[in-house]
Amino acid sequence: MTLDTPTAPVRIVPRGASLSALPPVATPALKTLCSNCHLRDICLPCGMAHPDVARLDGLQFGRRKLKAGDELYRGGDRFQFIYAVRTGTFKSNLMLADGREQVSGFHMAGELMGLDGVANGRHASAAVALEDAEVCAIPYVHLNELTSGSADMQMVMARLMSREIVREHSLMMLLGSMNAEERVAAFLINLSQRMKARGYSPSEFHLRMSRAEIGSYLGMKLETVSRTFSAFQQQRLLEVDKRHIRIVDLEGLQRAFEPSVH
Amino acid sequence: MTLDTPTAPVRIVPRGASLSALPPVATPALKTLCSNCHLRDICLPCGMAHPDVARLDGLQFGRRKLKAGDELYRGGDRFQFIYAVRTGTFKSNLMLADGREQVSGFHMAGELMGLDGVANGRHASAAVALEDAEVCAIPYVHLNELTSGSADMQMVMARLMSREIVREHSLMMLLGSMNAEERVAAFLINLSQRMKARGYSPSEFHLRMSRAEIGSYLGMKLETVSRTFSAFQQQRLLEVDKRHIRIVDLEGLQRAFEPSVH
DNA sequence: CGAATTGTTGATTCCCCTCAAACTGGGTGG
DNA sequence: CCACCCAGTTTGAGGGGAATCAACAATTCG
Repeated sequence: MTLDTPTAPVRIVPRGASLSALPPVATPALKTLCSNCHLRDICLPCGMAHPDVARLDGLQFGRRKLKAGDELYRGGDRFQFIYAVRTGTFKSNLMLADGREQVSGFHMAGELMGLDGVANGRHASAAVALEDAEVCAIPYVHLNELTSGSADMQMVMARLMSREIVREHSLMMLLGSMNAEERVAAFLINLSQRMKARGYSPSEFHLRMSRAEIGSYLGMKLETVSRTFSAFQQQRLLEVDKRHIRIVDLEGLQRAFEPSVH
Repeated sequence: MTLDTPTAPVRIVPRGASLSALPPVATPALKTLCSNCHLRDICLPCGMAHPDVARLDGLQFGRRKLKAGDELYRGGDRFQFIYAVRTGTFKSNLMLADGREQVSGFHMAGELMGLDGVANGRHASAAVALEDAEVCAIPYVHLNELTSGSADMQMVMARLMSREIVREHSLMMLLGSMNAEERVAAFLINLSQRMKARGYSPSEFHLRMSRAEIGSYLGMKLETVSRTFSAFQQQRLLEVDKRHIRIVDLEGLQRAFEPSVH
Protein backbone atom coordinates (compact mmCIF):
# COMPACT_ATOMS: atom_id res chain seq x y z
CA MET A 1 0.00 0.00 0.00
CA THR A 2 1.25 3.42 -0.86
CA LEU A 3 0.28 6.65 0.84
CA ASP A 4 0.49 9.78 -1.18
CA THR A 5 0.45 12.45 1.48
CA PRO A 6 0.50 10.60 4.74
CA THR A 7 -0.31 13.31 7.24
CA ALA A 8 -1.81 16.27 5.43
CA PRO A 9 -4.87 17.55 7.31
CA VAL A 10 -6.11 19.51 4.33
CA ARG A 11 -5.92 18.64 0.68
CA ILE A 12 -4.35 21.42 -1.32
CA VAL A 13 -5.99 21.40 -4.69
CA PRO A 14 -4.23 21.43 -8.04
CA ARG A 15 -6.11 24.21 -9.70
CA GLY A 16 -5.53 25.64 -13.11
CA ALA A 17 -3.50 22.49 -13.54
CA SER A 18 -1.45 21.98 -16.63
CA LEU A 19 -3.01 24.44 -18.98
CA SER A 20 -0.46 26.98 -17.90
CA ALA A 21 2.41 24.75 -19.01
CA LEU A 22 4.41 27.43 -20.71
CA PRO A 23 7.73 26.57 -22.22
CA PRO A 24 9.42 26.65 -18.84
CA VAL A 25 12.61 28.36 -19.86
CA ALA A 26 11.81 31.24 -22.12
CA THR A 27 15.34 32.36 -22.78
CA PRO A 28 17.59 29.31 -23.03
CA ALA A 29 20.23 31.51 -24.58
CA LEU A 30 21.11 32.99 -21.20
CA LYS A 31 23.15 30.35 -19.45
CA THR A 32 24.10 30.86 -15.89
CA LEU A 33 27.16 29.98 -13.87
CA CYS A 34 26.77 29.69 -10.12
CA SER A 35 30.45 30.18 -9.48
CA ASN A 36 30.39 33.74 -10.80
CA CYS A 37 26.98 34.69 -9.45
CA HIS A 38 26.86 37.52 -6.96
CA LEU A 39 24.18 35.57 -5.09
CA ARG A 40 26.27 32.43 -4.65
CA ASP A 41 26.68 32.89 -0.92
CA ILE A 42 22.99 33.12 -0.14
CA CYS A 43 21.56 30.87 -2.86
CA LEU A 44 21.72 27.22 -3.84
CA PRO A 45 25.54 26.93 -3.69
CA CYS A 46 25.69 28.28 -0.15
CA GLY A 47 27.67 25.82 1.94
CA MET A 48 29.13 23.90 -0.97
CA ALA A 49 32.85 23.41 -1.51
CA HIS A 50 34.31 25.24 -4.50
CA PRO A 51 34.73 22.18 -6.70
CA ASP A 52 31.09 21.29 -6.10
CA VAL A 53 29.99 24.75 -7.13
CA ALA A 54 31.98 24.26 -10.30
CA ARG A 55 30.05 21.06 -10.91
CA LEU A 56 26.82 23.04 -10.56
CA ASP A 57 28.02 25.18 -13.45
CA GLY A 58 27.85 22.05 -15.56
CA LEU A 59 24.07 22.11 -15.30
CA GLN A 60 24.02 25.08 -17.66
CA PHE A 61 20.54 26.00 -16.57
CA GLY A 62 18.59 28.83 -18.09
CA ARG A 63 16.98 31.98 -16.78
CA ARG A 64 13.54 33.36 -17.17
CA LYS A 65 12.23 36.90 -16.98
CA LEU A 66 8.78 37.68 -15.62
CA LYS A 67 6.64 40.77 -15.45
CA ALA A 68 4.68 41.83 -12.40
CA GLY A 69 1.74 39.49 -12.01
CA ASP A 70 3.15 36.68 -14.15
CA GLU A 71 2.83 33.17 -12.84
CA LEU A 72 6.02 31.14 -12.71
CA TYR A 73 4.05 27.95 -12.10
CA ARG A 74 0.66 26.95 -10.75
CA GLY A 75 -0.55 24.36 -8.31
CA GLY A 76 -0.90 21.12 -10.23
CA ASP A 77 1.70 21.95 -12.87
CA ARG A 78 4.21 19.25 -13.58
CA PHE A 79 7.29 19.69 -11.44
CA GLN A 80 10.47 19.97 -13.50
CA PHE A 81 12.45 22.86 -12.14
CA ILE A 82 13.29 24.47 -8.89
CA TYR A 83 13.66 28.19 -9.23
CA ALA A 84 16.11 30.57 -7.64
CA VAL A 85 15.18 34.23 -7.48
CA ARG A 86 17.76 36.45 -9.16
CA THR A 87 15.88 39.74 -9.03
CA GLY A 88 12.43 40.81 -7.95
CA THR A 89 10.02 39.38 -5.40
CA PHE A 90 7.57 36.47 -5.55
CA LYS A 91 4.70 35.16 -3.52
CA SER A 92 3.69 31.52 -3.12
CA ASN A 93 0.00 30.77 -3.18
CA LEU A 94 -1.93 27.80 -1.84
CA MET A 95 -5.47 27.01 -2.94
CA LEU A 96 -8.28 25.06 -1.33
CA ALA A 97 -10.97 23.14 -3.20
CA ASP A 98 -13.54 25.86 -2.62
CA GLY A 99 -11.29 28.49 -4.16
CA ARG A 100 -9.94 30.03 -0.99
CA GLU A 101 -6.38 31.16 -1.54
CA GLN A 102 -3.63 31.81 0.92
CA VAL A 103 -0.17 33.26 0.52
CA SER A 104 2.34 30.83 2.01
CA GLY A 105 5.51 32.82 1.49
CA PHE A 106 7.34 35.75 -0.03
CA HIS A 107 10.60 35.12 -1.83
CA MET A 108 13.45 37.46 -2.61
CA ALA A 109 16.87 37.28 -4.26
CA GLY A 110 18.72 34.05 -3.57
CA GLU A 111 15.74 32.14 -2.24
CA LEU A 112 14.49 28.92 -3.77
CA MET A 113 10.96 28.17 -4.90
CA GLY A 114 9.26 24.98 -5.93
CA LEU A 115 10.69 22.47 -3.47
CA ASP A 116 7.16 21.40 -2.59
CA GLY A 117 6.88 19.85 -6.04
CA VAL A 118 9.36 17.08 -5.27
CA ALA A 119 6.79 15.22 -3.19
CA ASN A 120 4.33 14.32 -5.92
CA GLY A 121 5.94 15.48 -9.12
CA ARG A 122 3.46 18.33 -9.27
CA HIS A 123 3.69 21.77 -7.79
CA ALA A 124 1.61 22.09 -4.64
CA SER A 125 1.54 25.86 -4.79
CA ALA A 126 1.66 28.64 -7.35
CA ALA A 127 4.42 31.24 -7.64
CA VAL A 128 3.57 34.75 -8.80
CA ALA A 129 5.93 37.64 -9.48
CA LEU A 130 5.06 40.72 -7.41
CA GLU A 131 7.21 42.93 -9.63
CA ASP A 132 9.33 42.45 -12.72
CA ALA A 133 11.67 39.60 -11.87
CA GLU A 134 14.16 37.09 -13.08
CA VAL A 135 14.79 33.52 -11.93
CA CYS A 136 17.18 30.67 -12.60
CA ALA A 137 15.32 27.53 -13.65
CA ILE A 138 17.24 24.54 -12.34
CA PRO A 139 16.18 21.21 -13.82
CA TYR A 140 15.52 19.00 -10.82
CA VAL A 141 16.36 15.58 -12.25
CA HIS A 142 19.69 16.82 -13.52
CA LEU A 143 20.41 18.46 -10.21
CA ASN A 144 19.52 15.22 -8.51
CA GLU A 145 21.87 13.21 -10.70
CA LEU A 146 24.61 15.70 -10.07
CA THR A 147 24.26 15.71 -6.31
CA SER A 148 24.04 11.96 -5.99
CA GLY A 149 27.62 10.89 -5.94
CA SER A 150 28.56 13.66 -3.56
CA ALA A 151 27.35 13.16 -0.02
CA ASP A 152 28.30 16.79 0.58
CA MET A 153 26.14 18.21 -2.18
CA GLN A 154 23.33 15.92 -1.21
CA MET A 155 23.58 17.27 2.31
CA VAL A 156 23.33 20.83 1.05
CA MET A 157 20.18 19.97 -0.87
CA ALA A 158 18.69 18.21 2.13
CA ARG A 159 19.51 21.21 4.28
CA LEU A 160 17.71 23.51 1.89
CA MET A 161 14.58 21.41 2.05
CA SER A 162 14.81 21.13 5.80
CA ARG A 163 15.10 24.91 6.03
CA GLU A 164 11.83 25.18 4.22
CA ILE A 165 10.31 22.91 6.86
CA VAL A 166 11.73 25.04 9.64
CA ARG A 167 10.50 28.21 7.97
CA GLU A 168 7.00 26.78 7.81
CA HIS A 169 7.24 25.75 11.45
CA SER A 170 7.70 29.34 12.41
CA LEU A 171 4.81 30.41 10.25
CA MET A 172 2.62 27.82 11.93
CA MET A 173 3.55 29.22 15.34
CA LEU A 174 2.67 32.65 14.06
CA LEU A 175 -0.69 31.54 12.69
CA GLY A 176 -1.52 29.33 15.62
CA SER A 177 -0.63 31.38 18.62
CA MET A 178 0.00 35.05 17.93
CA ASN A 179 -2.35 38.01 17.83
CA ALA A 180 -2.54 40.60 15.08
CA GLU A 181 0.15 42.93 16.42
CA GLU A 182 2.58 40.11 17.06
CA ARG A 183 2.05 38.76 13.57
CA VAL A 184 2.68 42.06 11.85
CA ALA A 185 5.70 42.77 14.04
CA ALA A 186 7.17 39.35 13.29
CA PHE A 187 6.55 39.90 9.59
CA LEU A 188 8.31 43.25 9.56
CA ILE A 189 11.26 42.07 11.62
CA ASN A 190 11.72 39.10 9.34
CA LEU A 191 11.56 41.30 6.26
CA SER A 192 14.01 43.70 7.81
CA GLN A 193 16.51 40.92 8.48
CA ARG A 194 16.26 39.63 4.96
CA MET A 195 16.77 43.11 3.52
CA LYS A 196 19.81 43.54 5.71
CA ALA A 197 21.24 40.18 4.65
CA ARG A 198 21.04 41.37 1.07
CA GLY A 199 22.83 44.61 1.72
CA TYR A 200 19.78 46.86 1.84
CA SER A 201 18.73 49.07 4.69
CA PRO A 202 17.08 47.01 7.42
CA SER A 203 15.18 50.02 8.70
CA GLU A 204 13.71 51.50 5.55
CA PHE A 205 12.27 49.57 2.62
CA HIS A 206 9.47 49.26 0.16
CA LEU A 207 6.83 46.56 0.50
CA ARG A 208 6.36 44.62 -2.69
CA MET A 209 3.06 43.13 -1.61
CA SER A 210 -0.40 44.55 -0.98
CA ARG A 211 -2.17 44.73 2.36
CA ALA A 212 -4.38 41.89 1.19
CA GLU A 213 -1.36 39.70 0.44
CA ILE A 214 0.21 40.48 3.79
CA GLY A 215 -3.08 39.67 5.47
CA SER A 216 -3.46 36.41 3.61
CA TYR A 217 0.07 35.44 4.61
CA LEU A 218 -0.51 36.35 8.25
CA GLY A 219 -3.98 34.84 8.49
CA MET A 220 -5.87 38.10 8.95
CA LYS A 221 -7.87 40.57 6.89
CA LEU A 222 -6.38 43.48 5.00
CA GLU A 223 -8.21 46.01 7.15
CA THR A 224 -6.59 44.55 10.24
CA VAL A 225 -3.16 44.79 8.64
CA SER A 226 -3.80 48.43 7.84
CA ARG A 227 -5.05 49.17 11.34
CA THR A 228 -2.04 47.46 12.88
CA PHE A 229 0.34 49.53 10.77
CA SER A 230 -1.47 52.63 11.94
CA ALA A 231 -1.29 51.51 15.54
CA PHE A 232 2.45 50.91 15.29
CA GLN A 233 2.83 54.33 13.77
CA GLN A 234 0.99 55.91 16.68
CA GLN A 235 3.23 53.99 19.08
CA ARG A 236 6.21 55.55 17.29
CA LEU A 237 7.51 52.15 16.21
CA LEU A 238 7.07 52.72 12.50
CA GLU A 239 6.55 55.33 9.88
CA VAL A 240 4.22 54.03 7.21
CA ASP A 241 3.35 55.68 3.94
CA LYS A 242 1.47 53.24 1.77
CA ARG A 243 4.09 50.65 0.94
CA HIS A 244 7.05 52.58 2.19
CA ILE A 245 8.15 51.43 5.65
CA ARG A 246 10.59 53.00 8.05
CA ILE A 247 11.28 51.11 11.24
CA VAL A 248 11.83 53.74 13.91
CA ASP A 249 12.12 51.55 16.98
CA LEU A 250 13.24 48.02 16.18
CA GLU A 251 13.54 46.95 19.79
CA GLY A 252 10.06 48.22 20.45
CA LEU A 253 8.82 46.11 17.58
CA GLN A 254 10.61 43.09 18.97
CA ARG A 255 8.96 43.64 22.31
CA ALA A 256 5.65 43.91 20.52
CA PHE A 257 5.96 40.40 19.29
CA GLU A 258 7.28 38.78 22.41
CA PRO A 259 5.22 40.66 24.91
CA SER A 260 4.43 38.40 27.82
CA VAL A 261 7.07 36.72 29.92
CA HIS A 262 4.17 34.46 30.75
CA MET B 1 27.74 35.99 3.91
CA THR B 2 25.79 33.06 5.18
CA LEU B 3 22.16 33.10 6.21
CA ASP B 4 21.08 30.62 8.78
CA THR B 5 17.32 30.61 8.37
CA PRO B 6 16.64 32.88 5.47
CA THR B 7 12.93 33.33 5.60
CA ALA B 8 11.66 32.34 9.01
CA PRO B 9 9.21 34.94 10.30
CA VAL B 10 9.46 33.68 13.85
CA ARG B 11 12.43 32.29 15.66
CA ILE B 12 11.73 28.91 17.17
CA VAL B 13 13.73 28.64 20.33
CA PRO B 14 15.98 25.78 21.33
CA ARG B 15 14.72 25.22 24.82
CA GLY B 16 15.81 22.61 27.28
CA ALA B 17 18.68 22.19 24.87
CA SER B 18 21.15 19.43 25.31
CA LEU B 19 20.58 18.44 28.89
CA SER B 20 18.18 15.81 27.68
CA ALA B 21 20.89 14.15 25.60
CA LEU B 22 20.08 10.62 26.59
CA PRO B 23 22.00 7.82 25.05
CA PRO B 24 20.03 8.04 21.85
CA VAL B 25 19.61 4.36 21.21
CA ALA B 26 18.74 2.64 24.43
CA THR B 27 18.62 -0.88 23.10
CA PRO B 28 21.32 -1.34 20.48
CA ALA B 29 20.81 -5.06 20.78
CA LEU B 30 17.62 -4.86 18.72
CA LYS B 31 18.73 -4.43 15.15
CA THR B 32 16.17 -3.78 12.54
CA LEU B 33 15.83 -4.82 8.93
CA CYS B 34 13.63 -2.71 6.70
CA SER B 35 13.17 -5.48 4.15
CA ASN B 36 11.28 -7.64 6.61
CA CYS B 37 9.39 -4.87 8.35
CA HIS B 38 5.61 -4.94 8.11
CA LEU B 39 5.70 -1.15 7.77
CA ARG B 40 8.03 -1.13 4.77
CA ASP B 41 5.34 0.02 2.36
CA ILE B 42 4.36 3.11 4.32
CA CYS B 43 7.69 3.99 5.95
CA LEU B 44 11.13 5.09 4.82
CA PRO B 45 11.58 2.37 2.18
CA CYS B 46 8.32 3.23 0.45
CA GLY B 47 9.05 3.76 -3.23
CA MET B 48 12.51 2.21 -3.17
CA ALA B 49 13.54 -0.67 -5.40
CA HIS B 50 14.16 -3.96 -3.63
CA PRO B 51 17.95 -3.88 -3.88
CA ASP B 52 17.94 -0.41 -2.35
CA VAL B 53 15.81 -1.60 0.55
CA ALA B 54 18.37 -4.34 1.07
CA ARG B 55 21.06 -1.67 1.24
CA LEU B 56 19.04 0.07 3.95
CA ASP B 57 19.32 -3.12 5.98
CA GLY B 58 23.04 -2.52 6.03
CA LEU B 59 22.54 0.49 8.28
CA GLN B 60 21.74 -1.88 11.14
CA PHE B 61 20.02 0.86 13.06
CA GLY B 62 18.63 0.39 16.51
CA ARG B 63 15.24 0.76 18.10
CA ARG B 64 14.15 2.61 21.16
CA LYS B 65 11.19 2.07 23.44
CA LEU B 66 9.43 4.97 25.13
CA LYS B 67 6.76 5.29 27.77
CA ALA B 68 3.84 7.67 27.54
CA GLY B 69 5.13 11.19 28.10
CA ASP B 70 8.76 10.40 27.32
CA GLU B 71 10.60 12.86 25.12
CA LEU B 72 12.37 11.39 22.11
CA TYR B 73 14.24 14.64 21.55
CA ARG B 74 13.86 18.31 22.41
CA GLY B 75 14.21 21.51 20.49
CA GLY B 76 17.89 22.40 20.47
CA ASP B 77 19.14 18.84 20.85
CA ARG B 78 21.90 17.85 18.50
CA PHE B 79 20.47 16.22 15.40
CA GLN B 80 21.85 12.74 14.82
CA PHE B 81 18.93 10.50 13.98
CA ILE B 82 15.72 10.59 12.12
CA TYR B 83 13.09 8.45 13.76
CA ALA B 84 10.47 6.18 12.25
CA VAL B 85 7.47 5.30 14.39
CA ARG B 86 7.06 1.55 14.81
CA THR B 87 4.28 1.53 17.39
CA GLY B 88 2.47 4.19 19.37
CA THR B 89 1.76 7.83 18.65
CA PHE B 90 3.85 10.97 19.01
CA LYS B 91 3.33 14.70 18.96
CA SER B 92 5.79 17.31 17.72
CA ASN B 93 6.09 20.47 19.76
CA LEU B 94 7.36 23.90 18.81
CA MET B 95 8.34 26.49 21.38
CA LEU B 96 8.60 30.27 21.30
CA ALA B 97 11.01 32.36 23.32
CA ASP B 98 8.33 33.38 25.79
CA GLY B 99 7.46 29.77 26.52
CA ARG B 100 4.39 29.43 24.34
CA GLU B 101 4.19 25.93 22.95
CA GLN B 102 2.35 24.62 19.94
CA VAL B 103 1.80 21.12 18.65
CA SER B 104 2.95 20.96 15.04
CA GLY B 105 2.04 17.38 14.23
CA PHE B 106 0.91 13.95 15.34
CA HIS B 107 2.82 10.92 14.14
CA MET B 108 1.75 7.33 13.85
CA ALA B 109 3.23 4.04 12.63
CA GLY B 110 5.44 4.40 9.58
CA GLU B 111 5.81 8.17 9.79
CA LEU B 112 9.17 9.89 10.13
CA MET B 113 10.15 12.45 12.73
CA GLY B 114 13.10 14.77 13.04
CA LEU B 115 13.60 15.92 9.45
CA ASP B 116 13.55 19.52 10.65
CA GLY B 117 16.89 18.90 12.32
CA VAL B 118 18.75 18.60 9.03
CA ALA B 119 18.65 22.36 8.50
CA ASN B 120 20.86 23.45 11.39
CA GLY B 121 22.13 20.23 12.91
CA ARG B 122 19.79 20.79 15.85
CA HIS B 123 16.24 19.68 16.30
CA ALA B 124 13.82 22.54 15.78
CA SER B 125 11.00 20.79 17.60
CA ALA B 126 10.49 18.30 20.39
CA ALA B 127 8.93 14.86 19.98
CA VAL B 128 6.90 13.37 22.82
CA ALA B 129 5.31 9.93 23.04
CA LEU B 130 1.55 10.13 23.66
CA GLU B 131 1.46 6.47 24.67
CA ASP B 132 3.96 3.67 25.07
CA ALA B 133 5.80 3.57 21.79
CA GLU B 134 8.72 2.25 19.83
CA VAL B 135 10.80 3.91 17.13
CA CYS B 136 13.62 3.08 14.75
CA ALA B 137 16.54 5.47 15.20
CA ILE B 138 18.19 5.95 11.83
CA PRO B 139 21.59 7.63 11.94
CA TYR B 140 21.34 10.48 9.49
CA VAL B 141 24.93 10.76 8.32
CA HIS B 142 25.07 7.06 7.57
CA LEU B 143 21.79 7.25 5.74
CA ASN B 144 23.14 10.19 3.80
CA GLU B 145 26.26 8.29 2.81
CA LEU B 146 24.18 5.34 1.78
CA THR B 147 21.77 7.30 -0.39
CA SER B 148 24.46 9.32 -2.12
CA GLY B 149 25.54 7.10 -4.93
CA SER B 150 21.99 6.19 -5.76
CA ALA B 151 20.00 8.94 -7.45
CA ASP B 152 16.93 6.80 -6.80
CA MET B 153 17.39 6.58 -3.07
CA GLN B 154 18.28 10.21 -2.91
CA MET B 155 15.06 10.99 -4.70
CA VAL B 156 13.09 8.98 -2.15
CA MET B 157 14.69 10.92 0.67
CA ALA B 158 14.02 14.23 -1.05
CA ARG B 159 10.42 13.18 -1.58
CA LEU B 160 10.01 12.45 2.09
CA MET B 161 11.26 15.89 3.03
CA SER B 162 9.11 17.53 0.40
CA ARG B 163 6.10 15.68 1.76
CA GLU B 164 6.74 17.25 5.09
CA ILE B 165 6.69 20.65 3.38
CA VAL B 166 3.40 19.82 1.68
CA ARG B 167 1.93 18.58 4.93
CA GLU B 168 2.82 21.85 6.60
CA HIS B 169 1.31 23.76 3.71
CA SER B 170 -2.00 22.19 4.40
CA LEU B 171 -1.71 22.96 8.08
CA MET B 172 -0.99 26.57 7.24
CA MET B 173 -4.15 26.75 5.13
CA LEU B 174 -6.04 25.29 8.02
CA LEU B 175 -4.63 27.76 10.52
CA GLY B 176 -4.85 30.73 8.22
CA SER B 177 -8.26 30.44 6.67
CA MET B 178 -10.58 27.97 8.35
CA ASN B 179 -13.00 28.37 11.23
CA ALA B 180 -13.26 26.10 14.24
CA GLU B 181 -15.68 23.56 12.72
CA GLU B 182 -13.69 23.28 9.52
CA ARG B 183 -10.49 22.74 11.45
CA VAL B 184 -11.88 19.97 13.61
CA ALA B 185 -13.54 18.31 10.63
CA ALA B 186 -10.31 18.41 8.65
CA PHE B 187 -8.45 16.99 11.62
CA LEU B 188 -10.85 14.08 12.03
CA ILE B 189 -10.99 13.27 8.33
CA ASN B 190 -7.21 13.26 8.15
CA LEU B 191 -6.99 11.01 11.18
CA SER B 192 -9.60 8.71 9.70
CA GLN B 193 -7.66 8.37 6.45
CA ARG B 194 -4.45 7.58 8.26
CA MET B 195 -6.17 4.95 10.40
CA LYS B 196 -7.62 3.40 7.28
CA ALA B 197 -4.25 3.36 5.53
CA ARG B 198 -2.91 1.37 8.46
CA GLY B 199 -5.65 -1.20 8.37
CA TYR B 200 -7.72 0.17 11.22
CA SER B 201 -11.33 1.23 11.08
CA PRO B 202 -11.61 4.67 9.50
CA SER B 203 -14.92 5.32 11.24
CA GLU B 204 -14.17 4.37 14.82
CA PHE B 205 -10.98 5.03 16.71
CA HIS B 206 -9.41 6.21 19.91
CA LEU B 207 -7.78 9.62 20.16
CA ARG B 208 -4.33 9.42 21.60
CA MET B 209 -4.15 13.15 22.34
CA SER B 210 -5.95 15.43 24.77
CA ARG B 211 -8.36 18.21 23.85
CA ALA B 212 -5.63 20.67 24.75
CA GLU B 213 -3.20 19.04 22.35
CA ILE B 214 -5.77 18.97 19.57
CA GLY B 215 -6.52 22.60 20.24
CA SER B 216 -2.87 23.57 20.20
CA TYR B 217 -2.43 21.77 16.89
CA LEU B 218 -5.48 23.42 15.37
CA GLY B 219 -4.81 26.88 16.76
CA MET B 220 -7.77 27.00 19.11
CA LYS B 221 -8.54 26.50 22.79
CA LEU B 222 -9.43 23.16 24.32
CA GLU B 223 -12.91 24.36 25.24
CA THR B 224 -13.60 25.20 21.63
CA VAL B 225 -12.47 21.75 20.56
CA SER B 226 -14.81 20.20 23.08
CA ARG B 227 -17.70 22.39 22.00
CA THR B 228 -17.10 21.58 18.37
CA PHE B 229 -17.15 17.85 19.11
CA SER B 230 -20.43 18.34 20.91
CA ALA B 231 -21.84 20.35 18.03
CA PHE B 232 -20.89 17.63 15.54
CA GLN B 233 -22.53 15.10 17.79
CA GLN B 234 -25.75 17.09 17.84
CA GLN B 235 -25.60 17.34 14.05
CA ARG B 236 -25.38 13.53 13.96
CA LEU B 237 -21.98 13.60 12.31
CA LEU B 238 -20.10 12.02 15.18
CA GLU B 239 -20.49 10.04 18.34
CA VAL B 240 -18.02 11.21 20.92
CA ASP B 241 -17.27 9.67 24.28
CA LYS B 242 -14.19 11.26 25.78
CA ARG B 243 -11.46 10.05 23.45
CA HIS B 244 -13.49 7.46 21.64
CA ILE B 245 -14.68 8.71 18.26
CA ARG B 246 -17.20 7.20 15.88
CA ILE B 247 -17.70 8.97 12.58
CA VAL B 248 -21.37 8.53 11.74
CA ASP B 249 -21.60 10.70 8.64
CA LEU B 250 -18.28 11.08 6.86
CA GLU B 251 -19.73 12.96 3.91
CA GLY B 252 -21.43 15.34 6.27
CA LEU B 253 -18.09 15.97 7.93
CA GLN B 254 -16.48 16.61 4.57
CA ARG B 255 -19.19 19.12 3.76
CA ALA B 256 -18.55 20.73 7.13
CA PHE B 257 -15.04 21.54 6.14
CA GLU B 258 -15.68 22.71 2.62
CA PRO B 259 -18.90 24.55 3.22
CA SER B 260 -19.02 27.58 1.02
CA VAL B 261 -18.87 27.41 -2.76
CA HIS B 262 -17.91 31.03 -2.28
C1' DC C 1 -11.13 62.21 -17.41
C1' DG C 2 -13.78 58.33 -15.58
C1' DA C 3 -12.92 53.70 -13.82
C1' DA C 4 -10.51 50.63 -11.17
C1' DT C 5 -7.32 49.46 -7.64
C1' DT C 6 -5.38 50.13 -3.20
C1' DG C 7 -5.29 51.87 1.32
C1' DT C 8 -7.37 54.09 5.51
C1' DT C 9 -10.79 54.59 8.94
C1' DG C 10 -15.33 54.05 11.36
C1' DA C 11 -19.38 51.35 13.13
C1' DT C 12 -21.18 47.07 14.13
C1' DT C 13 -21.24 42.07 14.56
C1' DC C 14 -19.83 37.66 15.79
C1' DC C 15 -16.79 33.90 16.66
C1' DC C 16 -13.87 32.33 19.75
C1' DC C 17 -11.41 33.20 24.15
C1' DT C 18 -11.61 33.63 29.04
C1' DC C 19 -13.20 32.55 33.38
C1' DA C 20 -15.78 29.53 36.09
C1' DA C 21 -18.23 25.51 37.76
C1' DA C 22 -19.44 20.79 37.66
C1' DC C 23 -18.61 16.03 36.25
C1' DT C 24 -15.90 11.92 35.12
C1' DG C 25 -12.62 8.21 35.69
C1' DG C 26 -8.40 6.62 37.50
C1' DG C 27 -4.90 6.26 40.76
C1' DT C 28 -3.30 6.46 45.54
C1' DG C 29 -2.90 6.14 50.25
C1' DG C 30 -5.07 5.83 54.69
C1' DC D 1 -12.50 -0.56 50.48
C1' DC D 2 -13.44 3.99 50.26
C1' DA D 3 -12.19 8.86 50.51
C1' DC D 4 -9.49 11.86 48.26
C1' DC D 5 -7.18 14.08 44.63
C1' DC D 6 -6.05 15.17 40.08
C1' DA D 7 -6.02 15.56 35.23
C1' DG D 8 -9.12 15.69 31.60
C1' DT D 9 -13.59 16.92 29.75
C1' DT D 10 -17.97 19.31 29.29
C1' DT D 11 -20.87 23.20 29.59
C1' DG D 12 -22.34 27.99 30.69
C1' DA D 13 -21.89 33.14 30.88
C1' DG D 14 -19.69 37.13 29.43
C1' DG D 15 -16.19 39.85 27.04
C1' DG D 16 -12.88 41.06 23.51
C1' DG D 17 -10.35 41.00 19.22
C1' DA D 18 -10.70 40.60 14.66
C1' DA D 19 -14.10 40.16 10.80
C1' DT D 20 -17.52 42.37 8.28
C1' DC D 21 -19.78 46.08 6.10
C1' DA D 22 -19.30 50.57 4.50
C1' DA D 23 -17.61 55.13 3.15
C1' DC D 24 -13.97 57.81 1.44
C1' DA D 25 -9.24 59.29 -0.14
C1' DA D 26 -5.26 58.60 -3.05
C1' DT D 27 -3.19 56.55 -7.24
C1' DT D 28 -2.94 54.27 -11.30
C1' DC D 29 -4.52 53.06 -15.66
C1' DG D 30 -7.05 52.70 -19.90
